[in-house]
Amino acid sequence: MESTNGTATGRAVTLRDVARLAGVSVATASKALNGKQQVRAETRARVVQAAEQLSFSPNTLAQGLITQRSGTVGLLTSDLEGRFSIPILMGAEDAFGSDQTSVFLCDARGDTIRERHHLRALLSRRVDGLIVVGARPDTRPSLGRDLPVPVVYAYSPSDDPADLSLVTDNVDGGRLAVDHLIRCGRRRIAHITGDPGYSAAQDRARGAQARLAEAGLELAGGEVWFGMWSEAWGRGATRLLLDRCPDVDAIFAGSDEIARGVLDVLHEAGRDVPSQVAVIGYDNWTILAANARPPLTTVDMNLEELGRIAAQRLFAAIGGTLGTGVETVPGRLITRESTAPLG
Amino acid sequence: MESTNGTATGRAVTLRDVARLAGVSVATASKALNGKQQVRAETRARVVQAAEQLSFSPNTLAQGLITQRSGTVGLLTSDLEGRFSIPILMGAEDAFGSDQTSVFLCDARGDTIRERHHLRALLSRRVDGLIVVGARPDTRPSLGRDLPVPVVYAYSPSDDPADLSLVTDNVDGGRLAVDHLIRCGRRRIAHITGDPGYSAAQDRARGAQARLAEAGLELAGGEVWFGMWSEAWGRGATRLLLDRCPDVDAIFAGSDEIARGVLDVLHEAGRDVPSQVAVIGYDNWTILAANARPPLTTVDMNLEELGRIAAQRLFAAIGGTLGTGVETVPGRLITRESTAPLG
DNA sequence: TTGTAAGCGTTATCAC
DNA sequence: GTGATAACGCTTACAA
Repeated sequence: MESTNGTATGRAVTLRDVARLAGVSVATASKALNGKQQVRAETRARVVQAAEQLSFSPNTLAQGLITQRSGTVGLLTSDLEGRFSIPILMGAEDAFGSDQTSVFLCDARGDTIRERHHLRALLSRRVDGLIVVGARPDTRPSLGRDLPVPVVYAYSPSDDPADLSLVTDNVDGGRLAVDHLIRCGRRRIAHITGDPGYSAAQDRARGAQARLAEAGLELAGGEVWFGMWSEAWGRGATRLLLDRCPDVDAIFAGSDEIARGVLDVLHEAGRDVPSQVAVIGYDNWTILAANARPPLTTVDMNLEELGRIAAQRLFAAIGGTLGTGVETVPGRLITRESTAPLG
Repeated sequence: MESTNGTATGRAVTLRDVARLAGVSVATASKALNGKQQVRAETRARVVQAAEQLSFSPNTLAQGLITQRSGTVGLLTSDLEGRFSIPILMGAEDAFGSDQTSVFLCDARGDTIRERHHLRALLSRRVDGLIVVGARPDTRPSLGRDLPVPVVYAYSPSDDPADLSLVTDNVDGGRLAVDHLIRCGRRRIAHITGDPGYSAAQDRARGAQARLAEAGLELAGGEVWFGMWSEAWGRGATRLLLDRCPDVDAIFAGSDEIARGVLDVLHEAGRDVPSQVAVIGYDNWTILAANARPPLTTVDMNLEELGRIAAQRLFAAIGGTLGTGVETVPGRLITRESTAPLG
């Protein structure tokens, strides 16, 4: 008996109800519904029919109690707000969805206390595994080695090499960007990027410079322009750059935000993009990249894919053995109109 | 016994282990740990000590089996990608976190089939309640009246008035924006907004016009400029507007995206913001609003608050009775530098 | 104050 | 093929 506005008043329907209605024992009912072979077709039909009639849905908690597997995993994020966590979450949720696994979402908000608290709760709920999604691509403290379930770290690698971590390949991403610019015939390529305290900034710059070196080129402006992850920095750096190096013909920005600032100033300075200066961003943050003038070529980190892989690794580890070390997920180039072959 | 990389090999520690170590029965151990009165202080201490030594954490699944309450809720979103869902999610997760309730995250990706599938799974896991988070502020189909648990609809209201829905107050939001502009001394106020097929666009426009009427004013340009939710539309509409109505002194944009386009064209046209034209956006999408030139005054929908309220309503409904109808959450004005008193 | 026993809803192991 | 019966880990009368 249930009230109309969804507040349950009576017992939920159980396997016993189904068995009774079908005129069999609970044991038989269970076998019938679980597709075991040891049950007559006609009996099975009767049970299935009864189950449907009562719209029976098995109590997963009870099942988990027996199988010692809850069919759930915990997604422990340190910063839901951060735009990087979301696609990873989506990828993981998606991958698990097709595996009958449900996902607990926990946001620690960057607070270690809260993280420990959520961890306790998740273990108490007997999750079969954990994915720890970081907010920054830098190393984070491990949850520890003595957890009863496998853990995969995504985006922020664990500081314990015995853990399994999945990260984006920023070195290759930087290389990808510069490679594209070189193929477009650009020779005077500058790199404006964010906070040098981020490994992402360092790695992308490293990849970029490696590719330049292969082509026998030097950075336009002589050095990497480190600063902040903001449009304002993109604008400021570009002004300085145009001043010091007026013949620059391509700019690799360390993020789409920075790239927006770069475009803005180039526009003001009357430099046409891409015919005079090509611009490439990083992140493929659609709202910024696709709406830019002109739409921005950029590097996509494949975060959703990263989340999906994290889920797969975890799934494989449940009951099996987990790998260790840092696994790297390559990004991909998204070409739009802010880059083009030189004239 | 557990391996070093987190793959559980042995049984998890159970209350029996604790009881044995403490030299009492499971019943006593249970009472001791749950703070029941009927246990000697010294015994309790022994049990607690044993539990800690084994780092025992009670199996929530087993507890749920008895109490008929899983301590979990389902968060059913139709579009995780959408930026509106995220803050709602965060608010809800936060509110539940302090209530010992864990949250299942399910993304239906706008697919009804997938939604039914997730719904089944969640009910099977005996969630105590559901929050359905929509991607658009328009009405969505109800999950139905005969669910065994209470449901709260957030952002997208249910089409069944017997359900409880929480939505943002777009009419009031539009009023808020125009009120601010009027207080800044503006008289020739235009409204450029998005797709007229969105109730959000209609409602905001309605609120804006109501406030204008109270002040005895008409819309600059004579009508609402409906179009698309994009920067490009913001740019295009502003060009037309400047053409038709060159003396406009304020523009209310239906979204921050549109506002960015508006600012861009005003800048090109040499109109100073805010001294000549004030601009106000909607959504408080920080990446766009805070980085604009100048930083954008905008209306924040208080989505996180909406999520928090949804959680509270659901929590109150679990075991109790759920309200019905549509409850409205007011937004708030965020003032930055794109608006200022005239002269 | 403590322990025994029943039971939550399911599955697995046996007899029948 | 089918049905008792015993788990799974925990709580809670009720008995000691």
